[in-house]
Amino acid sequence: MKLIEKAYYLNPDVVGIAKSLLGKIILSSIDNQRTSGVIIETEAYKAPEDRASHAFNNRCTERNKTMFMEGGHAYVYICYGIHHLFNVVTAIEGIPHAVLIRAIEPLEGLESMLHRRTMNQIKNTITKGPGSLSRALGIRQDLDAVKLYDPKSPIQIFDGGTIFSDSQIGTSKRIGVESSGESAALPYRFYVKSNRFVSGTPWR
DNA sequence: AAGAGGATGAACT
DNA sequence: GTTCATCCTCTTG
Repeated sequence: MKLIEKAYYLNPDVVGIAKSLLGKIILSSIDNQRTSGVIIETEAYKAPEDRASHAFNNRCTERNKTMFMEGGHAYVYICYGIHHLFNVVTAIEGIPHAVLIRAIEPLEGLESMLHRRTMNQIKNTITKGPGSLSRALGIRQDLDAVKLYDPKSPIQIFDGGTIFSDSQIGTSKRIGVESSGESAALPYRFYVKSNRFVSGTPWR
């Protein structure tokens, strides 16, 4: 299990990174609780040309300025006033690429996750969906812009050696971006087939 | 200054 | 399948 270094995140191919993040491990050390899980669903957001991205057309605001930072930072924002969505910023500074983490399979810290989710037993909904996994891991919007490759960070991503073959990986259009014109159909969502923590409805 | 709406999830019918 | 909680950000006047 090896902490992923900064260079990994600087790759200009954000769609490739989204796919290669499947099988990697997110570790959070927040509020003195250690929780982790295997990434099993992601989506790429490739601004400036991607209408579904907050940074479409290079729009840079107070909320999304983290997307323009160098790859390897976390972009966390609040959606629908309730959910904290966790993204991995990629590419060099100035290129607003990001990967939304949509689901993980729980690994460590099950008790902490249950408590944060106010659940008393593990169900597949505990880390299914971007809002749910962030809640289970304790990721909040105040952790926006933390580095993911720094050993001292509250959120880190590791390579645990898991490799999924193409036949184990599903691809589809992204979820919840129907109003994004021609970008809505882009095959930028990747998930591990027949994993019970995968969210949403697959395409076709 | 005000209003619309969102990369969702949970609880319904 | 439908409804709604909940609030911040961005757009418009």
